[in-house]
Amino acid sequence: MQRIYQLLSIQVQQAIEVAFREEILATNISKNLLNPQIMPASKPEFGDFQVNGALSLAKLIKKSPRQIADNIVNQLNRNSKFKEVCLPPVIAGPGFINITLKEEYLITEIIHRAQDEKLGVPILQEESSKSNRVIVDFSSPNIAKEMHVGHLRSTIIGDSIARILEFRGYSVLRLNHVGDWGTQFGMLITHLKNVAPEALTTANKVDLGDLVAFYRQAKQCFDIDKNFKSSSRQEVVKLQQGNEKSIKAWNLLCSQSRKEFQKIYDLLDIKLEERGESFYNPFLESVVTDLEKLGLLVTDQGAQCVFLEGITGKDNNPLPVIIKKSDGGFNYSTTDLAAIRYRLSPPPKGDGACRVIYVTDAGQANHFLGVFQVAKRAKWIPNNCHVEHVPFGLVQGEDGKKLKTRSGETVRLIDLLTEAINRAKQDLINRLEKEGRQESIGFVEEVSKVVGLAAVKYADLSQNRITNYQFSFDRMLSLQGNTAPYLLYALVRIAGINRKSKDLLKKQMQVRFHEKEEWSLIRELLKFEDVIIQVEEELLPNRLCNYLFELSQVFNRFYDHVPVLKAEEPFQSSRLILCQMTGSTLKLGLNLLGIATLERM
RNA sequence: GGGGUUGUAGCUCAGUUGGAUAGAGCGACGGUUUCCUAAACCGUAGGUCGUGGGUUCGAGUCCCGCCAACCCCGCCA
Repeated sequence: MQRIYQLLSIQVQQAIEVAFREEILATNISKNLLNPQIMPASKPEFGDFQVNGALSLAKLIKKSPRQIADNIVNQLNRNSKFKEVCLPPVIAGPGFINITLKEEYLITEIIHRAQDEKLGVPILQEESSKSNRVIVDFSSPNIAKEMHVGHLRSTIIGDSIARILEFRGYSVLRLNHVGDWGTQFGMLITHLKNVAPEALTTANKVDLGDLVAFYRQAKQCFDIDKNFKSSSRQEVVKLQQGNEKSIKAWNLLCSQSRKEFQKIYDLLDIKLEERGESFYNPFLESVVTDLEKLGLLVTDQGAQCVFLEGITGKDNNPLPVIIKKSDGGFNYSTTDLAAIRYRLSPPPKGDGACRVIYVTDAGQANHFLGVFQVAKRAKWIPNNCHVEHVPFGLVQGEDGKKLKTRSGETVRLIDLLTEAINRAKQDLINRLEKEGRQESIGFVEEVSKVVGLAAVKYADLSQNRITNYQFSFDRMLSLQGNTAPYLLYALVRIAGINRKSKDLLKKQMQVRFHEKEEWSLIRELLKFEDVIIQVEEELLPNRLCNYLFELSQVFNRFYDHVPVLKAEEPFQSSRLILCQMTGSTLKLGLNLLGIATLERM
């Protein structure tokens, strides 16, 4: 309820200023202390909004909070515009002012909302002065490795953030900063030369599973064998110098991995632009020389570093960010710095972004803190633009430890998703049997895929991303509680009503409500825009999940207590409007989480 | 040793720039189906918000100390 909130804020603020004009002039109180502190009511019985400002004004204006509240309310009661939309305000408790919107106003809003494709969410207008380009950097698997459970959260959370920003009207660039460069390739190429040279010259000779095995072997050789180590380093040098054969081999390895990644992205319905670390290669040297010119670079133990301000390590010495290694190689910090410059530079030499969001695990917080500080000191981040690390916690098993398979290995992402789908399928088959329903194989396949994937995504997103996240198939697929199936079911109920009401919804019908479940649902529906805006600012998709769950609960209460199809006019049409709005809100909300929906399940 | 994050009901978690009697879900217990998919709804029980101070009209929320868990800490990303 953005519009009414802003309107009320202004009106209450004005009421305060008028009511206490003399006191304000006498004591020279600064304006920001007169903030009405209006916010959504903490409980339904308090109405729609509450004004907390009277309490903090008590000290400034030597009066009791209730007296102050009384004066404010008197002013509001004289304001005809205020009276148009609100019932007379009520003073409660130590000095809160409770504001309740008039039913007529709620009806106008809900009708307005029903006609708005964006469901009331304000959409950004193109501003010529400021770039509205945002980069979301997420997923980021490593070439020659399989995507595993560690990539799950970045991929799901990043996608959802990107969707929400896109919806709000930003021009979002979704970047997959894949690990496609560095020592790992030297290792792998050296090893493949020995054991499977054809993989380096011919496409599709080895699949990703083999590559992963080869990579493991290569890593072992690298750690044990000195000769292997040095030839690996040479391979890296060749690669960096652009040696034709090396580049070809590298390309083959990358495309092999890319195919596997794409399968997972297709399954999860995630669109990403691949731009690996190698992309920034041409810009690495200038990062070093420019930092040098700025006088930020210090050579220490053979490595070129920038020492951080205010971040110390052992012995209270400043911690370094290594820009160039003692062997002349570059580091991931160097790549990240080059990436920041490129992303924030105007086209054609850059992306022209103004906000860059990095969705990576919380373990990298220190790294980003360092890199961002260096970028700031080098003045590579323009004013009004910002780079943000959006951290998330570990995926843990039900034992509270890092999620592993029974044999103690990392869980492949594809296995995890397949298992979720299979479990959803089994649940569905059991239920069909129990209810004596007959459904086609296609139906079962489709429903279990949607439910399984929705469950995985929703379980992840519905948790505050900063904390560690306990993964449990049983809980996420559970048919009760704050789960994807619960939300999907609410939508199925609405779809059921829609199927049977095709000709019932009449245009021009008078809209009327008289049940408390109807009003709760209306109020809940009108909160959607507030939630979206909040998520955009805080980048916490769990707030959206929370809202959708509450909306589903409120809807289910409505559904249980208020008949729709059997109601008389004008109530039937009025209720059908609420059903449709709930449906479109749930659908859009789930879509912004990257979750597909169903008509039947 | 330094830094970061976390600590809220038996379990998993919400908790908005500090605001009224701290909320959900699961699990437990008890109810509801002539009616739009009961994968639902209603009710009951369950809390010294890790701990000790401080700031204030008011603290789960802000500040300081302590305890515990996890993560990071120079040439991997």
